[in-house]
Amino acid sequence: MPRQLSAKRRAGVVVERLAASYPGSAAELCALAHGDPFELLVATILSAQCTDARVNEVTPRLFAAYRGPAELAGADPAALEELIRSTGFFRAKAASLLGMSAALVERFACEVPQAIDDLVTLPGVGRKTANVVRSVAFGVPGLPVDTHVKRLSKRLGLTVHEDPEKIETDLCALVPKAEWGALSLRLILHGRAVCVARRPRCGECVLADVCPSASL
DNA sequence: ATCCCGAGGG
DNA sequence: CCCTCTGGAT
Repeated sequence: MPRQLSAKRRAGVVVERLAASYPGSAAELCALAHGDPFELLVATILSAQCTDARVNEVTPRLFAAYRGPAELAGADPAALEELIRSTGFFRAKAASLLGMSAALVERFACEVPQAIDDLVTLPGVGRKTANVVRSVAFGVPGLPVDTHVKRLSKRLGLTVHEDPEKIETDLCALVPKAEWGALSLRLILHGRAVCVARRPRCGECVLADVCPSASL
């Protein structure tokens, strides 16, 4: 396989091989534990600059203590902060969870909206989090760009940009809509297991022969 | 550009 | 010790 492929063809190879390495739907590939759209939204807000494993440690207690947006909106801020402390940024995240829950109660009849323009109006919800909820909980095409997707996209030569929104535009143009959500999750899984931030393990990477950054 | 912030790995 | 982890708001 030639290394000088067009970005379009290289993206095709990436989609194909990652699907073989990490089979399953977007919902099945998502590592954040959740029972419904609201819980996924909460877990995703907590996942900022934090491992999913740590998020999954706190969410069971969190969802047992506060069931649904109405209960979470009424949580004692100090108690909430203590529950989520280990995920980091705990004051800001607690404020986001309280504000997001209140907004669902007040503006969205206690339901998580599907429209991206609605989702991003919620406190603590940016484009990445909105895309996670859409693609995983609702099965709507969306391509979340997080730290892993950004790093792998640049290494694989699928984008030259730094801005996550521009990276999203580039990737969406290279890949069929139906693949967006699963591709994002697979890039995350691959970024965690093989194409790690510090010392990528190119020797055991199924994409090494088409990767402009591969060092063997 | 900067701040928010804890925890684990190397 | 430094880097990284499914970012968002100012």
